[in-house]
This record gives sequence, structure tokens and C-alpha cells, in this order.
Amino acid sequence: MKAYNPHEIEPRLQLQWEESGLYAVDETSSAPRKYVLEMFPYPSGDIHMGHVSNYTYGDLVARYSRMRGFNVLHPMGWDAFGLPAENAAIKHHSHPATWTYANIDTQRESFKRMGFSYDWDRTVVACDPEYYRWGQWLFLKFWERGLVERRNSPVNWCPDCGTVLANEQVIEGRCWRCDSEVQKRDLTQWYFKITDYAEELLSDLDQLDGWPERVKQQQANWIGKSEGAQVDFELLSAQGEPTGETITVFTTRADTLFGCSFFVLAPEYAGLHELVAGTEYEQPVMELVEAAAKVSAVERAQGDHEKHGVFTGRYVANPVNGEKVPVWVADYVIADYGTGAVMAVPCGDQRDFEFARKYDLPIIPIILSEDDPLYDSLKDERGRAVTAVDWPEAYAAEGVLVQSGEFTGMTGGKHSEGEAAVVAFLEKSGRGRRATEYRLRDWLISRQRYWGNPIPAIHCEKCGVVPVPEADLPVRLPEDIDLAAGETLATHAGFVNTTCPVCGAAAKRETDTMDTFTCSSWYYMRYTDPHNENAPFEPAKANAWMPVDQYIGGIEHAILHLLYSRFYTKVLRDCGMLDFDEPFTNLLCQGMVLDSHGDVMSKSKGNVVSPEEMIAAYGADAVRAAMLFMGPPDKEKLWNEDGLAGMYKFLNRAWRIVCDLVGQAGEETLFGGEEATPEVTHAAMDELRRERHRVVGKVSDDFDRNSFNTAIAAIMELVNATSPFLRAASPERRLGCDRAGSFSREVAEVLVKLMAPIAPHWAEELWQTVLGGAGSSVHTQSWPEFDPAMAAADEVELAVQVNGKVKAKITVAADATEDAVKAAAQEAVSNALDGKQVRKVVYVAGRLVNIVAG
RNA sequence: GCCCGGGUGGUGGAACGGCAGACACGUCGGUCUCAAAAACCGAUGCCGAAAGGUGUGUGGGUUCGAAUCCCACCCCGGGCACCA
Repeated sequence: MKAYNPHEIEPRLQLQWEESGLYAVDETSSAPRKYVLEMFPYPSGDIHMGHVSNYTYGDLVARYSRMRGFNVLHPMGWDAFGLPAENAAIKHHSHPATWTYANIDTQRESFKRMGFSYDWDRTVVACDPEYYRWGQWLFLKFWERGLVERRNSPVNWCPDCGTVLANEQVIEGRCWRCDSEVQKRDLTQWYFKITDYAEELLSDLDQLDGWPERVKQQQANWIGKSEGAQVDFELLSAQGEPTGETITVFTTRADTLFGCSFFVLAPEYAGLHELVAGTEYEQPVMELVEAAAKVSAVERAQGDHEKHGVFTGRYVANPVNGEKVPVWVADYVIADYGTGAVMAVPCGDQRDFEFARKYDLPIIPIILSEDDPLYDSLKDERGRAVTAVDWPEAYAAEGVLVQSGEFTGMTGGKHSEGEAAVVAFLEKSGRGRRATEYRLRDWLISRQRYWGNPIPAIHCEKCGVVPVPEADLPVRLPEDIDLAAGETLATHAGFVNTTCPVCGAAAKRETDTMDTFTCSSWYYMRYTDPHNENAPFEPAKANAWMPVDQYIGGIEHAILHLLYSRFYTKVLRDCGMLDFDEPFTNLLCQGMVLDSHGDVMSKSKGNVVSPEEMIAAYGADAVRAAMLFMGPPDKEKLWNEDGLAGMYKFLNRAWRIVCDLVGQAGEETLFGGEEATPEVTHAAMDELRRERHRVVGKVSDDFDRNSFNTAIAAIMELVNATSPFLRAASPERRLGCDRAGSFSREVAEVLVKLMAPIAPHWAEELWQTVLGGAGSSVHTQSWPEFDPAMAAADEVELAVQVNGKVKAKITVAADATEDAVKAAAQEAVSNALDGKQVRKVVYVAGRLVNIVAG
């Protein structure tokens, strides 16, 4: 027998697979298709344990799916644009492409050493002009559809990265990549109007049954839909006369309008200065505006906020009762949500309440719980009997409206009867309308960096901003650029200077590049048609493979990449290029790989585990299997080399068992076999046969539900179950008996096939040499069948409970009648019953008998 | 504050409402060996010598029966958050 030697078999088989094109996709196959995809990596260096875990899951699913008869698309590529490459280029006085492609080569070799079954012919590299060309093409399509906008507004600026960021890339006021504090700047930037799709991005989450709840929840939070109404308040002049001008607010609580005792504008409110110019209020208002501007995004993102505000000297009229309401400006109102103005109802909103307390503004009770002591005295009041109350906090819950004119007595709250009635009233009088607000902002896609996909636009003095004609794509990044010397696209004359495609006059190129997330928003579409020179992909090909059946990646993309990809998919569907609504049918978000103490692996902590070192010590198969066995894929994994060593031992043991089963164990046989009779051999065989069928069923189920750790546990049980059989039946006796010999071989084959998606080299070598499959591959074999009836035992052990507590165990024939079982059970626990009266006997077949006595 | 997860031996983790702790790691004992390693066999939730008791964050509840379902609370992780 040959000993298990991963270091010899792995490179040899990897070469064999590659040369035979084992994992190349066959577009002509009539087998059902399955698209298995893992998020493509950023080539930041060599792969880390997180990659090992992510891609091992994907590879298992791909291999298992192939054995299940699917025609599997399982591609790999690189998300190759991005700032780290630029920083490396500056440091080494080289070009970002040099660093990027070197890392890609390193990672590709590591992936090959892991034995991942990719179709390398379909590789997509985001910084390749053959790919980014089509990203530009898609940008133009978006532009045609009115989804591209260039506008000036306050943006997030990362000083260290030297570029703006999308809202999704700001985490608690800090840059997602470098953790620097983000600043606010007013700049003209390019946007994708993702908010046009806000409603669909939210409502289609319901279709995504194959997505983890937490990811859908995060996206829903991020989109942040609020249903309510816009309400117009008429502005009064400084003298308190109607002006005909209105200020509109958004509210979800129109039912509380009667409780509006003041009105608040955000410090950034556009018409604010006009309101106070030349008045005694101008100075304090402008001071507040300046103070608010100094608060950083980080401060804003954390902690309790002391509210600051000043009166503007102006009033508005409450549209429901005409009351004069003072207008304040305060830093607790957000400029870019709703209209940047709010009606304040201190009795029903905690923020307004706190503000009212601080500045001594009236708190008028207009919504109460029926239990409130005030309720009885106010329940019929249509005027203002009580103008202020002394409460500890606002009453934000549902309640009954009081002192609210004709709405008094109705229920109040979000989406309440009272709210609907007030909105209807406003609509009739033309002072309000239904409205929905989203928290989601448009996607800021321009970046002031070199190493990205150039935005295909040209600035012409006469024609304005015009798109680069399709025929001129791609707009190529200039290769002769010295980033270390401070050169940028904007300073690169050869890049900037061009002619206007409309009028032919001298013009300037746009020098911003696109957010790298534009590259990752559609790469999975390109994989379906990676060499297309005339289009990003042929719709028929994309529609044939997509949506992706199983997508696997890190939870950190719960919003960013997954939201943008959903957006791209919907836009391209609306362009007629795709015939589905959602890109990823099933999503598996893997948990992080941490060190054995539960800490994040990082260079600075010195606790990074190198996949290459692990492969060198134990082989790729052991690394893969150990990762899979560590726990549920979506949970965090604490990497522990003891587990890896244990898995290596298991692979050795299972290897010898397979050899032993087919009689090739030779001197190294694990079990010598005892001189048993054919009867003993056959009894042990029957026992093992049940296990063989049960385990195949269990592993299939477990793979189907991504429960890889329990699948491996089941395979271990099968391996353990062979020991008694091998002990009972000597090789001579097994091989001398046709029945036992062929069964023995069957078990070996089943074991090898079950292991094939987990430890592909281990399985392949056993398949080709020990099982005689030379010239074929275990990875193209069909998945083992199983018969549930064969997994059933003749006898079953039942627990016998008395009042729910286990008191005894009995063994009965599997087909024993209920009465017989109950009788046997009572007999077995007669001591525990101790003369008590039996009131009820519950029998759960195959499980237990519970005797209720007392 | 709102919304999602999660809390089980020394450790990683298993358990359609039905024998809690599968499968491993670790530990202990044994076989083999001059010895060690490897391999193999066995034990291993906790308390107890045993009989037995007890046990899935806490307290209640539903049920013949609860880690699992319901209510309240505590703790941990994550998302959103002065979003009107």
C-alpha cells in the first residue's frame, strides 16, 4: 500500500487536472446549469486564511454540484483597481499595474495549490482594458437612461486617500479603507441615481429567500424607508403677515400637527440667511451655523448630542389651525434628509421635547394614553385647554388625539387613523400630500485617483460635458505616468487634452475615475461571456447562466457590493440586457477567520497564519477539510492548528481504511482481522451497510444546506463504523467471499466519493490508483446513491421515560407493535413506577416511550 | 433608542418539540515498544465511592415532554440612529 503523501500527490494531480481541462465549462452540455461564485479577491498580496475559507466553501459546492450532474460555472478573477496599488507604486517608484499583476500571479498560484476547481479560461481582471472598457460602456448606458448626474453638493472627503467617498464607504465618520476622519466638502461630483431604485431595492429583498436575514435587514436599514407626508407651512413676514411663500416639512406624524409649538430649520437650510439678513437675529443665527459646520462627522456619528438652537425672529402658520409658530434653527435637524426643515411636536417626539425643555418652549399635549390622568379632562377638548404640561419625556407611543380640532378622539401614531385623516384634510386643502422618504443617498462614483476606470466624459467649453462616443472606448489609462513624482490624470497632458466629439474643438477629458465598486458590480455577468469583444456580455449567455445560484463572500459587503450589484442588475434589466431582477439567488456570508484567541489576524499583532505554511506542513486537502470542519460557515472560526493536525490524522486513517477495504493494505493493514466465521462477517457487513446508506443520506442533506462540518462528522462516523467490520472479517475471508468483497469495495468507493468535494486530491489519488479508476477522475463521477430503507435497523433502542425523565432503555424490533413496545416499556421501569398509577403512555416510534404516572 | 443574530462540557461544536453534548480537539488509562513516537482499544458534562442527583445565560409559562415554542430580563456580536 502506498502511504498518504499530500506533497507528492497534490502538485501532480493539479497539473493533471489542468492539462485535461477538467474544470472547463462545456457550453454545449445539456445538463442543468449551476453558477457557483465566490466574491473575487482584491490582489493585495498573497491569500490569507479568510480567502482559504471562502474559496474552500465555494469549491466544495462546485465539486458537489458537478457530481450531482450539474453543468457548473465556477470562475475566478480579480478586483484589481484600487488605492493600495497606487500607494505601492508610489513607494516603489513603479506603476500600479506592476504590483497588481505580481500579486495576481502570486494569488493564482496559491489558488492552484489549494486545488480549487476554477475554469481559468474565464478569468476577469478589472484593470484589464478589455474589461474596464465595458464598465465605461455601461456608464454610458446609465447616462443615456438619465441615471448619471453631475452635481455640486457636500460630499465625504478622505484627506489621506485624497478622494471623495460614497456614503456607504463612511463607517462612523471614518474612511472604510484607511480609517481617517472624513471631512465635508462642497464639490461637483458624478453620481449614479441609485435612489431611483430605492423602492425596488427594498421591496425585492422579500424575494431573496436564499439570503441571510441579517443581510436583508442591513440593506433595509440602509435604504431606510419612511412613509409620511409633506406639509406646507406658510411663511409669515417679520411683521407676522402672510407672505404667500411656504416652507415644506416631511413628517411621519401628521396626526400631531396640533401639537406643533415651534418649527426648526437645519443650519445648512438653503434659504436660511435670507430669513434673518439685516435683523437682530442674523448674528446669533450665523454663529450657530458656523458652530454646526465645525462638528466633524466622527463627532456627529457618536455619543449623545447636546442640542443647540436660536430663534430666527420669523414665524410660520400651522396649516391645520392657523396658529403662529416660531421658526428656529437648530443643529439637530439634518439638512439632507426630507426637506431640511421639521415641524416640532415636543409632546410626541423626544428630540423636540428635549429642545423645548432647554429653550423653554411650550409642550402642548395633543396625544395621550387613555390611562393618562389628563385624558378624562381633555378627551372632548377641541380647543386648547391645557397649553403646557410638565412631563418627564415625550409620549411617542400610539394614543388618542386630544385638543386636535375635528381629529380629537381619533387614534394617533405612525400609520394611524388620525394620521390618515389629517393627511386627507391637508390634501383637500392643498397644504400637504403623501410622501415617502428614503435614507439611501445617490451613489457618488467619481474618485480623484489614477488607478481606476476613467469616466468616459469630455468637457467642452461650448458643448458642456459630453459622453465619449462608444466607438472611442476604452478611454485608456496612460501607462507613462509617474505617481511618485506627484503626477495625476489631471496633470497628464497627453490624457487630458482631446477634442470635443460633438463640435471638434479642443476639449479636456474628465480626469476622475470610477469607484472600484463599479467594477465589482457586474464582473459576475462578464464571466458568462468573458471574451466578448462587442459587448459586456451577450444577453442570451448571461440569462442562461444567471442569476448566480450560490454566491459566497464576506459579511463586510452586506451593504456595499451587494447593494450596488443589485442596482446594476435592475438597471441592466431595464436596458433589456437581463431577464431577471436579482443577481444572487442564494447568498452565503462566511464568518471571519480569527486566531485561536478570537482576535482578528493582523500583521501588527503578529498573529497571521499563512495558508502557504499550512499547505507546506499538512497539504492543501487537510487545510481545506480542517477549515470546513471548524464550524458552521457563517460563524466566526477560531483557527487552531491542532484541528488541522487532527484532520491530517483523519486523512491518513481514512486513506488506510480505503486501502484495507479493497484488500490493498498489505503489511500496513489497520486491522489484521480475526479468524471469524462467515456469519460474523455477514452480520458486521449488515451493520456497516446501514451506516453506508445513512451516511450518504446525511452528507447529501448536509451539503445541500451548507452544513459542511456535520457532513464531515458523518463521514468520520462511517470511517469509524468500518473498524468493527474490518476486525471481524479478515482480508482473506472478505476477498474470498464475493458478497463481502464487493460490498467492501462499495464502501471504499462511497467514502472516496463523499470526500471528493472536501479533499479533492486525496480522493482523486485513491480513485485512480487504489480503486482502479486510472484514466478517469473521481470529480466527474456521479454522487453515490442511497436507499433510506437500507439505512433502517432491524432493532431500535428506545428511551423509557417516567414523567419526562429517562429511567431505562429498551431494545425492540423495529416493526414491533405499539402495544408490545408500551408493555415492554412499563415492564422495564416497574421499579421506578413503584405502584404509582399510570395515567397515560406516550409512544414516539423509534424514539421513546413516556409514561405519565402519579 | 430601533432592528437583526447569538449565549450548550476544559475547547471547536451536534441535536425535525422526543435519550442534551454527535463528530473532533484536549486530557486520562490501556495494547504494542528497550523506550518514545505513530497506530490501535477504552474512559471523559458536573456533583457523588455508589445508588442517585443535577445540567443548555436568568426567572416564569405552554406541553406527557423544552437547548428548541411563548413572556420578562441579563450578557455578547452586528446594522441603523438627533432620519422628524
